[in-house]
Amino acid sequence: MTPSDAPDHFSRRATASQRRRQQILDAALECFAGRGFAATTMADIRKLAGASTGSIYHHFKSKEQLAAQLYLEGVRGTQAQGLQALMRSETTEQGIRALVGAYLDYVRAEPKLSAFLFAMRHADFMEPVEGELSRMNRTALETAAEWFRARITGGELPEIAPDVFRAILYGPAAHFARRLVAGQAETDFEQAKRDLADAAWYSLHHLLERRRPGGRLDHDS
Amino acid sequence: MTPSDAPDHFSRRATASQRRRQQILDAALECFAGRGFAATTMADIRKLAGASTGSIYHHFKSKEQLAAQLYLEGVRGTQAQGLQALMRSETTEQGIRALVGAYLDYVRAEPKLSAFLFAMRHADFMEPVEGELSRMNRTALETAAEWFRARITGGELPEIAPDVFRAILYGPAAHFARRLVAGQAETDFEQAKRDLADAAWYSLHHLLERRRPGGRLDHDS
Amino acid sequence: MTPSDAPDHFSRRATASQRRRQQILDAALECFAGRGFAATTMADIRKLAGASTGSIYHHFKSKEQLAAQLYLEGVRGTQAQGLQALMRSETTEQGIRALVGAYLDYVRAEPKLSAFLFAMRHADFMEPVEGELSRMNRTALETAAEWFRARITGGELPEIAPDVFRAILYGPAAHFARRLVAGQAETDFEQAKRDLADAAWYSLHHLLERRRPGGRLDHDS
Amino acid sequence: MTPSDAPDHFSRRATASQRRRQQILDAALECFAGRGFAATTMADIRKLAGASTGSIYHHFKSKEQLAAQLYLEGVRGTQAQGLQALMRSETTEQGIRALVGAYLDYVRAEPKLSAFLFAMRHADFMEPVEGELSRMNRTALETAAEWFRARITGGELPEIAPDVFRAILYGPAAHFARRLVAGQAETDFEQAKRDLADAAWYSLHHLLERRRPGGRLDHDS
DNA sequence: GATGAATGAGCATTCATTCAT
DNA sequence: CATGAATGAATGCTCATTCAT
Repeated sequence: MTPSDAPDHFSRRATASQRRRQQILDAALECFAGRGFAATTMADIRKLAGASTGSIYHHFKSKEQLAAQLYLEGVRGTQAQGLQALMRSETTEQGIRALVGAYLDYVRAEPKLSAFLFAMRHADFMEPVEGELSRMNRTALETAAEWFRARITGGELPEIAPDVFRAILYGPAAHFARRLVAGQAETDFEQAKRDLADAAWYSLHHLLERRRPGGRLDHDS
Repeated sequence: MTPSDAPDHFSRRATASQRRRQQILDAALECFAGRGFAATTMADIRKLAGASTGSIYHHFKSKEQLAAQLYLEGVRGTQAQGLQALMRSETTEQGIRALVGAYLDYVRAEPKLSAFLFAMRHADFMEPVEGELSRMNRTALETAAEWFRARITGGELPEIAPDVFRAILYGPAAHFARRLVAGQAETDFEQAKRDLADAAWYSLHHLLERRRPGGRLDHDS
Repeated sequence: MTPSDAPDHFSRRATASQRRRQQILDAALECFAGRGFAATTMADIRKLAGASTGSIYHHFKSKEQLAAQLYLEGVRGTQAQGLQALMRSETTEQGIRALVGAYLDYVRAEPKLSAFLFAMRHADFMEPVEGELSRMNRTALETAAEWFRARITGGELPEIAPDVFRAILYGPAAHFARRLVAGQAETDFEQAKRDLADAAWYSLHHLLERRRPGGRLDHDS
Repeated sequence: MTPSDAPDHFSRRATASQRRRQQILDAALECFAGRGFAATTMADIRKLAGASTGSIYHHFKSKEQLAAQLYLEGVRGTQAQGLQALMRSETTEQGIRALVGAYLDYVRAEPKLSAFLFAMRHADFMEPVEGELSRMNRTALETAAEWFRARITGGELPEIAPDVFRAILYGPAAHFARRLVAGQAETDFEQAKRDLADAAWYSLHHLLERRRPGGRLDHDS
């Protein structure tokens, strides 16, 4: 990402300082996504950002904080995409499909950030920002949980263990997304998105039927 | 690793040297699974194994080779479990379900090795054993690919892009497995296994119907 | 530092710039006295003074020069106090007692500056101002040396090696002063001053007697 | 100090490892005494010791611990010398003189260690060994304190504030010792020792007389 | 085979100082 | 004069690896 098209969260005219800060963040993301946190050296980032050692430490307290910053940005992005998708949906099926679609769209739009998130789940460097993270999670997840709870109670989604639910909902898309960010997905993206959304929706739908007393797809145990 | 294929090629009773070697491997796995490859130091392994620096380097050429050793063992195990599951199955549905089940069983039996595999996908340290790895992959995957090809041609499984196919087949189980190895899965394992196998099977089944000309679930929004 | 000799050479009311300069000097002294020269960073001083990096370098050429400035101020103060004390005295005994008293008074009045002087004896950062220092020393010490020489020749003070003489004169007070600036002196200050002046005077007096041919306290073990 | 005459606390034949350790300690002392703790770099020590970075860190946890080690050694030495001197003395006067003499002898025998102790009083790097230090102090100082208490109660030494007492006892010798370790003492050592011991003894003696009701030296105040 | 001392390249970080605004 | 971003040499320390015993 070059400075000119860097996401400018501040104003149309970013100050030189803010531009520098963004250059460093971009360089760090590039390195972390490619080599991982531990294998990336500050020298790597310094060279790629075209900044001096001191400049990096002027803007960020440490390598850890730099990574945490990116991590938070990624989590914020994923959550925002997901919530918006949910809010825009009218039916349950639309909601499920939109969720999967938004997730894949985000991964495609921010492949490096996504790759970083994949690799760094539950990393040590998050500890200092654990507080902020859980605050974000609480706000976002409660809204989403509310949406799901209502539809489960309403009989539109199966009442299964949350972690299994999430695995079925996100698992296929996440599996594909990992290939995507590694540059190893050969398939047409829109077609994959439809198929993976199908998979999530039909799986949940089937489990609903199976669990329903007298459901026609009741499965021999 | 089952007792029968433990690296004791000589006798029922491992020699002291072989026991030491295994202690080092165990310690390394514990460390790699918990902290990752880069964040693990040889000193960590040394302490946990109760071995001296020299002893480790007597048994293993380098940190990379130690990790590669474990990686190969994990890949071998996963593939073996999968292939056996496939071979034991008579119907296509049984095959799909067995594959998902075998995968989850393996992860449950070898959580640390699995955690290591999750974290270390496509890591640098594999380069020196790339040859052996691709030989393993060729043998195992060809057999599996054959199984799938036959059933796709036979109209029992949908003809979709391989990476999407794999995402639908393994995605839910893999998503759940990641939670499992992190010790964050609260659900009853057998129940989860059934639900996740259901998800894989019904998803593939549905895509088959949708793609089949005149299929009752033909989908376009 | 008393108000009258504060570095305001221009007017009763210091300009904003002079006030800033003094804030920086105060902050630097606080830091140097507490942590020592090497362990103090310009950032420490900057924060404590509430000034910017650039502002500090506008007023002082370097960290060394800042320290040297303070050092000179301290030396000047100690010498001035000592000389005044000497000048005010009529008898030899009064002079000795006044010298010790003035020294302790100064340390008590300027504990931080004194702590700094204690810790920084013969430090590297003095080189650039070595010239000014030796000029100060020459003027002040010559006057004092004259005072002592006259009384030694006159048989009122013992003719012993100068460094031993100084050790006996200042040693007790200096030892106590080190505790004082560290905040570790529990004793009543005025009482301590009397006792330490006594020690200096009686020690010198005794040595005089012992050295005097036929002195009643002639000592050999 | 060359390896051959290094103090060997272990056995006549030191192992290579112990010799290396001592080389590092010697080099560190040389540097710390000359430049101070903060201004000394590990590279300085490394070069002077002829050891590699890793070797130093193999023997010592950190620069702090290295300094603390030396500090403890110095404190131990000073205390041991002082206690022995006290124990060997029969009269009170002998005790006081022996204490001053032993102090100066130690400083002369270990000028670098003494210079280090002078400069590093109450340094930060001591915190980790604060426990051991206070244990040493307790054992040694209690024995000494006992000696003094008995003689104060017995009317042989003045009952004055402990810190003033110590200042009078050690002050002159300490003042001289500082010059000594800086290589700035021009006086004959044995003569200085006698004079400084005189100073301590006569000062204390005089204070005793002055305080004694009806003492002939009672001081007008 | 085992031990642990030795090696030295490499790393994250600090910090005095400079300089554009 | 003030500000604070930028600079980069220097520092303490880590860690994989080697090697003598």
